[in-house]
Order: sequence, then C-alpha cells, then structure tokens
Amino acid sequence: MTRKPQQQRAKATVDAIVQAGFLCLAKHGIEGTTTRHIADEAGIGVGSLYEYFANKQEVMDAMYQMVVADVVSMIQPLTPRLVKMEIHEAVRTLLYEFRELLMRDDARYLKYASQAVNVAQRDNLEPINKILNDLVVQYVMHHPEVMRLRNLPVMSYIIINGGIFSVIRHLGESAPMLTFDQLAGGLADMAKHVMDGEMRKVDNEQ
Amino acid sequence: MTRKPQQQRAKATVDAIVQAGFLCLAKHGIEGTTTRHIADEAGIGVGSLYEYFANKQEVMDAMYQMVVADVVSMIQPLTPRLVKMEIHEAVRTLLYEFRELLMRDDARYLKYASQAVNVAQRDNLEPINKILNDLVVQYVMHHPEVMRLRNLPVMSYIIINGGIFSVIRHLGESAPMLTFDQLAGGLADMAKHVMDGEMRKVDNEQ
DNA sequence: GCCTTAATCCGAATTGAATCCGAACAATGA
DNA sequence: TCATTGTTCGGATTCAATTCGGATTAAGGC
Repeated sequence: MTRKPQQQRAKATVDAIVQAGFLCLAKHGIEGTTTRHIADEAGIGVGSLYEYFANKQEVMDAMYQMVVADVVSMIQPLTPRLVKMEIHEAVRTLLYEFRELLMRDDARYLKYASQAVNVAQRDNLEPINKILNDLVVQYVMHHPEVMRLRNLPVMSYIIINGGIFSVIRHLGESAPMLTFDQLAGGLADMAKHVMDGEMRKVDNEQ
Repeated sequence: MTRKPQQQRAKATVDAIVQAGFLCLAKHGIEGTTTRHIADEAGIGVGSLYEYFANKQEVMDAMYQMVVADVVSMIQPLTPRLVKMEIHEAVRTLLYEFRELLMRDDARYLKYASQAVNVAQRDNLEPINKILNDLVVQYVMHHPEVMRLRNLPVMSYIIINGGIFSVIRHLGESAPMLTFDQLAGGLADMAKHVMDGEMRKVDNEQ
C-alpha cells in the first residue's frame, strides 16, 4: 500500500529514489535498471521503495514529472524576454536553454528523454534516413534552381525528423486537435516556405 | 541456440512469430505482451520461438526490420514520380503514402511505431505543450502583425513537436552530421521562413 | 523521561515471465 | 528402411518485481 511521505526522512527517501532512478538509467539503460539497483543506489532496501511507489513504472513516472516540471519552470521565467524578441532569436534562445537543461547534471535529463522518446536508437533509422536523403538528392537533380541554396542538409534533417515524429504522434492521438489533412498540408507548406525563403536569402546576398 | 530456418515449415514459423508479434502488440501493448502470448497467437510452443530468436527483443527487432523494409520499398518506386513534382505536392504525396502504410492491416505498423517511438504517451506531454502554446499566444500578442495569419496552430504543432524530437535525437547521436548550432539556426530560420511565407500568402490573397 | 502510536524501513519469500533444454517428432536422402 | 539432421514442444530453471510481516524509529501526550 503506497503512502505519502510525512516525516522529513521519508521525503528524503522519496527524493533519493528518484535521483537514484536517473543515475541508474544513465548507468544501466532502461532495460538494465532493476528495482534493486535503484534501491542500492539510493541506499535503502527494496521494500522501502514500495512504500512510496506502487511499482517501478511509478518511479519512472516521477522522473518524468520532474523533467516536465523543470522544462516548464525553465520556460516560464523566460517568456517575458522571449516575446519581445525577433522570432529567429526567440527560437534560438529557447533551444539553447532547452539544451542546457537537458545537459545539466551529466546529461541526466537527456539520457532519460532519449530512452523515453526513442527506443529504436539501438539500431538504425538509417535505411529510412538513407532513402529519404537519396530522394532529396534526386529531387535536387530534377530542380537545378534548388542547388544554389546551402544548408539543405540541415533543413532536410529537420523536416524529415520532425515530419516523421509529428505524423506518428498525430496518428496516435486519441483526440487530435488537427486533422491529418491539416498536418500534411502544414508540412507541405512549411517545406515550400523554407525553400522559397532560403532561395530569397541567397538572392539577396548576391 | 538460434538457427536459420531451412525447411519451408520453419520459414513459415518464423513468419508466423513476427506476424503474431504485431497482433499481440496491438492487443496487449508492449508491456502486456509475453512470449507465451506471441507463441500462442502464432500457434506454436514457446520453445520454438527461441529456436529462431535469441530473446523477445529480437522478435521486436525483426518487426522493426520489417517496418523499415516496407517503408523503404514504399518510397523507392515512388521516387521517380515525386522528383518531378512541385515540392508542396511531393511532400503531401509522400505523407499520404506514409499514412496509408502505417494504417494498413488494422494500423499494425502505426501501433508498433507509436510504442517504439514514444513511450511517454501514457500520460501527458500536456504541461509542456500547454506552456509552449501559452508562449505562442503571448508572442502573438506582442507581435500583432502575426495575428493575421491562420493555421498558426498547425505550424506551431509541427515546429514544436518536430523541434523537440530533432533536438533530443540530435543530442543523443554519437556521430552527428550537424552541429547543435546548425540545428538551432536551422530551426530558427525555418520558423522565420514559415512566418514570412504565411504572411506573404495572406497578403496575396487580399 | 516514558509510553503509545503511527511512520518508516527492511529483506526473505512469493510470483510470474523469460529463457533453457532434452526428449519426441518430421523431413530428407541414401 | 534407416540414419541424420531439422523442427517442435512444454516442463524446469532463473531472475527481477512485488508482497508481507516484523523490526526500528520519530512524534506527541502525559
């Protein structure tokens, strides 16, 4: 029966468990992490873990809550500054803060996020990346005007990764805020805008 | 000791196991799927499963291979048509084909992909989505000219989801093809291009 | 300070799923 | 047909997650 920690030492125990969770995840990976690992790392007995968490998953959930809370409280105080910036600068600033947060404490949040978001890292999205890159290359060959613009690699990387993730996430949503048509149209528009925009940038520099 | 299937019936067994894997995943979710489930669904004994797969993970890997192979062989024959299209049309076409593939056979690939790509669906990225949406709203209030353009929701959705995923994926890569600066700059450029492009579209319609 | 009670901690015992293994059952081919 | 090799099977084993009952410790009233 899981209970709420009331005394000070119990709060410390709960916290130690969550911290140990991050450490173990970093050390052993998500599969290799056992409740005994976590308990040992936290310096407590296995039984104590189950006083406050119904099961291992709840420990993971608590870790997740912590990540989310930290992301939110990273963005919140940043908002007033961000909204006054140019869009370009705002995005960059936010991204660098995000990276800083992920890398903090020996990248513990990043390690968690990598495991949580993306299991298929064991091997490779490589074949898919490859064929999509081939597609881009061939596309460029058929549209010579595109060849002028640089950071094509960057833009493809983002659109490809972002596209795959958005689509999978969207199709899996139970109550999507968007229709698939909107999403697909949006991605298409985005690709077009990026191409036009980059092209224009090149023109202006000439 | 895992072996290669040599006789016809053994090949059928291997195939049945992989197929059963997809069915069980759809039925019980990734956690709820046991080797016995898979074996039962495939109409074989548990032991047989271990003749061809060293462990449960290898079954999952085989499923993954199959998804990847099918994605590749979906794109390959499509390429000649795609490269002749306008970028906008090409992206849309590709996305619709991708969806069709994911939805095929009672969405078996989608169910796999959702589980594989995104564990944290149990609860919510909600807090993060919310704060980011708030950020967008406040941003718009400070930049009234932006207010004119519609499908802001679509564009935010894509940039936010795509951005989060790209960054996590990139930071986790052992041999990244891009620097973080390039990625961040690319995402920022992209946001700018989209804003400019959408704005221009609205202007033209007036 | 002492006692009562609830909170906390513990780790051996239980449970159940993953994996192993050796016997039984087909196929091949001589 | 027999020998050999491939295949299937499900009970036995292993190992991690979870439970449970008792030991230990803090808190508060007297």
